[in-house]
Amino acid sequence: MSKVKRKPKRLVNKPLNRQKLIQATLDSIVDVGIENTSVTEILDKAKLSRGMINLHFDNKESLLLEALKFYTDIYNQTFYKQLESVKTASPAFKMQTMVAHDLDICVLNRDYVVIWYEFRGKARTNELYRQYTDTRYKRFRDTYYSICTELVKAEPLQGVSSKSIAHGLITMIEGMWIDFYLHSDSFKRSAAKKTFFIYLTALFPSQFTHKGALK
Amino acid sequence: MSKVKRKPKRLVNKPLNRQKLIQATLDSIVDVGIENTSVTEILDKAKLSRGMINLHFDNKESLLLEALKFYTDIYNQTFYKQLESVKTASPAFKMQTMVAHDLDICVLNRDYVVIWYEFRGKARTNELYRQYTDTRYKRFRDTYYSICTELVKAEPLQGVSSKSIAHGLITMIEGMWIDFYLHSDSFKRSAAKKTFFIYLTALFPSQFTHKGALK
Amino acid sequence: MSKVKRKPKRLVNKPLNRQKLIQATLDSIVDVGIENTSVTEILDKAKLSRGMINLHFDNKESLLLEALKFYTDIYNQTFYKQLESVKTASPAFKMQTMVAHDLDICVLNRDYVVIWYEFRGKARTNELYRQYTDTRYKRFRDTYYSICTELVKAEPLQGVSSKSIAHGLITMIEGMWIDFYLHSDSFKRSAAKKTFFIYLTALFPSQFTHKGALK
Amino acid sequence: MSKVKRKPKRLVNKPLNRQKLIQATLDSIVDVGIENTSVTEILDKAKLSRGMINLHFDNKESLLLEALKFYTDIYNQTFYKQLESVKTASPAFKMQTMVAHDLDICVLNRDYVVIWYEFRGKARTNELYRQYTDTRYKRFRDTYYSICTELVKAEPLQGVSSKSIAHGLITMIEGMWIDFYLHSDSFKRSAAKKTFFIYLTALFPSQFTHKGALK
DNA sequence: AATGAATGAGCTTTCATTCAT
DNA sequence: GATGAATGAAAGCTCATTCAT
Repeated sequence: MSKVKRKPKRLVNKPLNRQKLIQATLDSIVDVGIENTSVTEILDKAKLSRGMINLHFDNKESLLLEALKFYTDIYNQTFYKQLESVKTASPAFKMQTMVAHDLDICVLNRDYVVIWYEFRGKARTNELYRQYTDTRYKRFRDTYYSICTELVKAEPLQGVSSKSIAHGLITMIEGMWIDFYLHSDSFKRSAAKKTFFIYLTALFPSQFTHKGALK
Repeated sequence: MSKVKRKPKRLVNKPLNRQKLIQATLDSIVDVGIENTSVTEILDKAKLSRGMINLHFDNKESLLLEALKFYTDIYNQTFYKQLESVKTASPAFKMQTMVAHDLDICVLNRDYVVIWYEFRGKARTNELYRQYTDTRYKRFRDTYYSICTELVKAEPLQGVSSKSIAHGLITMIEGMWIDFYLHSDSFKRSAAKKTFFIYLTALFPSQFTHKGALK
Repeated sequence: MSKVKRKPKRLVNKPLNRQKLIQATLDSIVDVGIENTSVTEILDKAKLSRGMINLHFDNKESLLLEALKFYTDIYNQTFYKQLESVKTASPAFKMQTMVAHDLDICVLNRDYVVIWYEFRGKARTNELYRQYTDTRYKRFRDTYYSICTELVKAEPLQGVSSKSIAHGLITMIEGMWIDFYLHSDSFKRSAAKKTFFIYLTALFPSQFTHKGALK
Repeated sequence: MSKVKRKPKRLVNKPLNRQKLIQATLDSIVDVGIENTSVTEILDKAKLSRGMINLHFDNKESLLLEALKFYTDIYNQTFYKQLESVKTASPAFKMQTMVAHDLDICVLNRDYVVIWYEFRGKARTNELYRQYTDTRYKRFRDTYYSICTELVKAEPLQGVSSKSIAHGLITMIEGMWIDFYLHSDSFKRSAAKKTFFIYLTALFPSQFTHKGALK
């Protein structure tokens, strides 16, 4: 018996296939949810062979973690880039910039939000995932807290702590994300921004208008 | 072919065991997440035998749906009871009552919130579940919209629609829930209430104080 | 808590329920095949409660055997009644009578044939069932052998044993049954009879015509 | 979670294992009947692991259908090969050849016949199976009808249609098969052939003898 | 005698992982 | 490095049987 089959050409491209798997994983989470994201689903999407996940990531769990890591890195990078760019600006402008970022299509789009909450769900019962989600959350929260402290310093409010103000704003942003996650059909990014500035204006009338930062 | 062990005890109480299964399902969702809520897990928790789920609910999916139904019924009942009790009260008192309900330990406790968001996660990719979650959400949202309309009528705001106000409040409550879901360790119910009334007071100074409704 | 339910009236009618179960079993075999004849299926058809089969027959297997026994008894009874009635008649008339019986609607009807072959299938791998099916087969075969011996005595055929003749006829009847079992839609009882007498006439021209026995 | 045992041997030969599964299925049908042919039974016989059936055939039902297809293909192939080989021969010789085929050990052996009737039993209540069994039956019947038409043309019979003749012969072959299925212990292939030619000779004395075709 | 809730062995199927090629 | 056939634990489900009532 003579061998008929030929070895298929081989692309020695380890990092490319690694990235393909991460991307396919994120796509699958969006399409079918993290619960239904099976090895088969990922591999079909990545158009790679069965053993690839275990070859590149040892097991499925590691791939999911790497996908989460990749995902949070994107957020962190744009978030800090924006934060850096307004380092010396007024607190109101800082706030405007960060809110613009967090309600921007880059962050507040269907895929992005879905991935975030699917991972957060898993993180609840899994220490390893929580590491990444908590880190991102902490940075996000600390930033808003710090900006709120500056805003309150500029325009003190009778009997109100900057902590409470920050808490409300953070909660509202989180609420808008979850709203998009659960009702992406009816969600309007512009309405979310508008609502946000109405509340900021009510609290800090000398620093904001309904359109954004005063100065 | 041969029988080895046999439990002697037997409870002839169909509705009781049905309820046990629903409760065990909700417990399992809290403990290990909806993803890991297997038939075995539920049955171990309920201390019932393998065939019970199929006997009482035909299949696991039906049990999950019944558990969701049971869960949303609890919320709806207390929610409407509260709403009914303030029918003729001032809009500010209505708001205070509903917020008190939605941030109360009965609704905003670890188990309750976890179950809610675990089901919401599943609802995203499953029509059947969405039916129940959407119904609850709609009632919740409509109620707050209607109260906000009354509040704005009593104290009009320059260039701000009652819709935007309601949107912000709903979003904030949702945000507080998700905050509890994801950070139940650090979450403080009293802080949530306080924050909420700071925002309400900022918007409607003649109807609210930082402690609640003025009258 | 007071008991609400009342005990349902009880019909003390053991033999009736026994017979109901046997009949429901045979009905089920016809409707869904012996393979799909589950305890539930039988009990639904009999409109009796879950425990009835085990109460009256110990287990499902015993009920099936009793149903087979009941079934073969019917055949045997009509078969021997017919045989008895032509004890002193000519062999040709005996043959005509027995063939008429075996191709009659009482025996060669959809239900009857289906039940027969469904049980025969099971009998192949189950000694207990084979007992009953073999007994019926033996009687059937012996009778035809004996009639053929008489026919050949009355009209000897050159170089042909009565055994071979009988073998062919028995085989043909069996073939007609199986034909009905597998193609009951297109099967015609009259065509079967006609075909049968063509072959008998070809073999014994002085004792048969295409319509039946000569005398 | 932890792996305990692991077979070291592994055959990388997909089509071979596919065929093994088909063969094991047919073996199981012969040994324990189609009713008791479980996935475990098949896999034990094939000495393959649990997941193999679903890997090669998606599910058990597909494997059974493929086994039936494989089985009918064998019959069709030899049947048509024989038919082709006597295309230009006399109708009597054609008949002799086809009967020889259908009563030959290749077709009329215990395994073969058992498989056939087990599948036919299932086909009664299952459309998918009936497709295959009916196709084979139709070809078989049509061929005998056509040969009988030729035989009658060569030697007309008073008041007898070729249809009735064919009906009798087909019925007799079917009867011989079922006889073998149900009584393989006592069945004699030579006796079956002998009987068959006795009947053919009685009908067409100028074309057959008790040994076969005259010319 | 009769009921039907309860049991659990055994069924088919899914799927992350392994490993010879 | 890449492939995909193979593995087997664990999943959900079916169903004959049991037994307190």
